Amino acid sequence: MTKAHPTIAEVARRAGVSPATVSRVLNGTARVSQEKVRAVLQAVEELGYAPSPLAQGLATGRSYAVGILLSDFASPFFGPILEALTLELEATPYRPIAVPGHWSLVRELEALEFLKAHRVEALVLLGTALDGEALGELGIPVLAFGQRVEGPKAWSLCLDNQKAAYEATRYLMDRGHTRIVHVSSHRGGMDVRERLLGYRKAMREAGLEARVVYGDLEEEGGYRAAAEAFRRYPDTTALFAANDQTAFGARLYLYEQGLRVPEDVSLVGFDDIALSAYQIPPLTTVRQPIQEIGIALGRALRAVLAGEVPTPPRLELTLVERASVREVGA
Amino acid sequence: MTKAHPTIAEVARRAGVSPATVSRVLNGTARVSQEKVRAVLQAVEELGYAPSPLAQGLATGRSYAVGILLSDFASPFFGPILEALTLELEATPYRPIAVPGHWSLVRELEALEFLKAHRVEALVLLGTALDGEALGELGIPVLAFGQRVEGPKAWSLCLDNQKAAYEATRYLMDRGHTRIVHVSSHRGGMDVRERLLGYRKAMREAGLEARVVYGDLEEEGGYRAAAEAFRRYPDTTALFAANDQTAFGARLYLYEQGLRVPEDVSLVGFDDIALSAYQIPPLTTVRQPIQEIGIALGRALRAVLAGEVPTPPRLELTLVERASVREVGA
DNA sequence: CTGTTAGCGCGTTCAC
DNA sequence: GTGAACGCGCTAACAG
Repeated sequence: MTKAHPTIAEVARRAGVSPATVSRVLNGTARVSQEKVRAVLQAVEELGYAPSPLAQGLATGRSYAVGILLSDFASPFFGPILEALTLELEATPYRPIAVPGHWSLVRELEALEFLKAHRVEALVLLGTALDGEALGELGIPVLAFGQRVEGPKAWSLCLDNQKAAYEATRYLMDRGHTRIVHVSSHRGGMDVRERLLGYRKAMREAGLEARVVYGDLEEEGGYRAAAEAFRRYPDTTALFAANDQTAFGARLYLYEQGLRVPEDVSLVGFDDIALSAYQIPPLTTVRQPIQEIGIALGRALRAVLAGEVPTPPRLELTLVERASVREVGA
Repeated sequence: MTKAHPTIAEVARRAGVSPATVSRVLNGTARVSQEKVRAVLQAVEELGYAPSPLAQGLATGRSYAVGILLSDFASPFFGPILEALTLELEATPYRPIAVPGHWSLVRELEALEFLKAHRVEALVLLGTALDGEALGELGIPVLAFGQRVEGPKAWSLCLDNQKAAYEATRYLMDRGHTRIVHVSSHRGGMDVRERLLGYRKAMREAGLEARVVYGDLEEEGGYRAAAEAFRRYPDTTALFAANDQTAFGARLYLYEQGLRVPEDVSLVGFDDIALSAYQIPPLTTVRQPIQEIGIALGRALRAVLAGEVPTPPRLELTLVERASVREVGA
């Protein structure tokens, strides 16, 4: 077995040049004669040399690392965004370091410390609870999805959740529903609250009673919230969930109660995660363009790191009609 | 705004000691007088000093980083394992660097290069296609789930997929099913093939015809495979899918065809991902103890890094009966 | 074009 | 106990 990690000095010796020249060849920092280039390349090949990012980082002061702070690797919403973002970054010199905050502020702060220590050159926030205080003095660009960040080097990608929620609620009302429960959550960020606002606005405008229960943005909470909803409002005909996972949980509750979807109760979700199209019945939901979001974040990241101002992408939240809503007699 | 990253020298100056002493205090490398300890700690506090992992790594030759190579951040199976593993590592000095291989061998090899360059001290493989060749000369411990790795520092966590698949097939047969299709996949690793083997064995022993179609371990492939299954074997009464996502896809196909689950067709999955319990009807499936797997990998990682031999955890694949299988007249 | 020199920020000898 | 000096692997500035 060859030595684990040959150094630039060994390559230089083998190629009969100086370490600096090896560096120049590898980085294209300056012109080097044909023969030496060849010699270096050959030595690199033979030794299986790969420069140490650690040493490079130390020497240049650059890390080419970008930090990505997300709630949870297990999330069917943020996971795919992270996936798309990672893919988008692949063609760049930048490498993502993803750290989960596990839905806890202290963990998020720890994760932030970790990323800071690793000298990430930019930070992407995916649905965290971090606010300006912790981020203000960071000195690096901060991008965010689903939450607003402020500052000179800040950029956030926010879709109009309130409008989308308003329209989803209207969609139900247009199909004759009047007793509509919204399953919101205290967890989550601004976007969840905006959905609640959109729902309230639609209900208020229609002169209808707002019925709100709270889950935790996961299936289990959706189940419990649905139970509470029907305990408090037995005559409910439609459920509008703050996200799809919540809708799935509610769906199971309805199933267990013998309530059919959509015959007895209509159901609308939010996010359109991969599995929503495969629910029974396929879930009508507000689609967040997950892949496009990841790509947009990746592009914005590149722009910001190049010192440019990212152009805001045209991303819309749109209701995708599937089969979980039915028209009721008015 | 304070300077972005104070160095150990600045701390030393402020505390009126030498950099070496600061290092000693922070690492507990040697005894230091009370007062200097206090002075150093205070200076650290005031400056908000945090040692640079880069510099530390360079100086010590250690990175405290462990590489985690997984197929895809968006996977509802590997995502949660990664989450549990990350959580388990939190109390250790080691930090995970997760890199997706995007189901492609070249990408996996690139990812491997990346991790190698970053001097990870160990590697965890989560369902990759990497084989011994690429890993042999790595010189660091390699742990794997769902695939076998060889070598002195290798450790793999393999559950008995063949047995579990055998039993799942038997389970269907015990309920009167004889025309059982297995939806396998050419994608994926050894575990998927073992499930196929288990299915075949059960069918052969019962003198039944093996009916195998292939998906891609995701919903879409499951849908198409189910379509193919019923085209080729119209009288099929039960589907055993190689993983839950495949089962979801198949489920949608059945729904669209007006075939009820479980009244017309029984369905069994594999993995028991979070959403399986929330399917309609709740999916009967072979449970992989996802969280325990993540934890076991984390523990094994710690053991290996401490130079110990990990004790193989007692993890079993067990069929969880829910509501997607029914008894048919024999 | 190319080799030599000087750090990047830290841990670690080795003397004091 | 403690500080000065050296080296980790690499790039950048400076001479030639």
